[in-house]
Amino acid sequence: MTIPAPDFDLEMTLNCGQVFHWRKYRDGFVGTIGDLALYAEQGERALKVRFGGTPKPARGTRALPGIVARYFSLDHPLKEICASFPDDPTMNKARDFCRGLRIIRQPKWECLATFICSSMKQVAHIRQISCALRKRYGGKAMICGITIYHFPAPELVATATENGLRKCALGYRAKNLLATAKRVASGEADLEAWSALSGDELRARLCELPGVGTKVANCVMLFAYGRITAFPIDVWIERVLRQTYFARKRKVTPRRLAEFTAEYFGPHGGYAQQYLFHHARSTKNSQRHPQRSRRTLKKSPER
DNA sequence: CTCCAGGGATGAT
DNA sequence: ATCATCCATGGA
Repeated sequence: MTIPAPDFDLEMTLNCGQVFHWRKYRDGFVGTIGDLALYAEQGERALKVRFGGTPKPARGTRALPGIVARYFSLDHPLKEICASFPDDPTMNKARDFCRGLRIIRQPKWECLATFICSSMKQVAHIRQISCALRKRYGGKAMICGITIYHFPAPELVATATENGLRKCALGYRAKNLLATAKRVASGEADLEAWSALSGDELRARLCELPGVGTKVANCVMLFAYGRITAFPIDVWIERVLRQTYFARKRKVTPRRLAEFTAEYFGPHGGYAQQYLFHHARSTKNSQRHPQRSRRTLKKSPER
């Protein structure tokens, strides 16, 4: 099946650090969208997809393109969004580099759980945790003859033990994930109903969950609730912001950074953030690392 | 405000 | 083969 997808780069979108379970396969990727299993491949201004799953998708084949288009946010006016970014050298480089990158709409629980696991972890490690959770607790599906796993529902994770979760390399995050799963499974935390909340209220609700602070809450708002104004500040973004917009200013508090980003990057700040993030990470080896020790710096070859 | 647990991958030596 | 570095939350 072919789905029209102008201004879309599948590889960029899946590898920019917003989602962690897609696996390279042949000329495309295999993964899940909720309870759908699929293969997706970049085409000319289009997405070529193949659906799998056991049993066959229950809903009509007619509904499937819409589900894929919604997941990849093909409805976002990407040209307008990019045009709204501030015009400065750093932002312009990131915008050119990340052409076709879209902020996707992930299932809320899956996104929340994954980002609770992401704390103090690097992207490569988050991938492993996400896949281990799926393999141990999630349901199986087949696509293109290979086995993949769905993300386990909150009810399933809630019945796990902390030790079982620790076997998925969660470390101290196991306790937080378990506690949050119980709140979501019991209905005490109603992730779907929270869609109706304002940004500030939604962030406050999310931050009440164990293992969720401002950064994780903003990631969930951006990647699952479609709040494209949300601006998660991790170490990468903080580095970019400080170097680019606060050069040789001391004492820039997190509060100050948050106020600046909301004002400077505007209503599509989340997009700007992801572009800056992905560009900084992708070019890390061609830049001098600012926090390398003096000893390392002296010995390393000039480049 | 500061300090620090936590743990596995990743990269340098 | 060792050693340093990366990372967010939450509690002291």
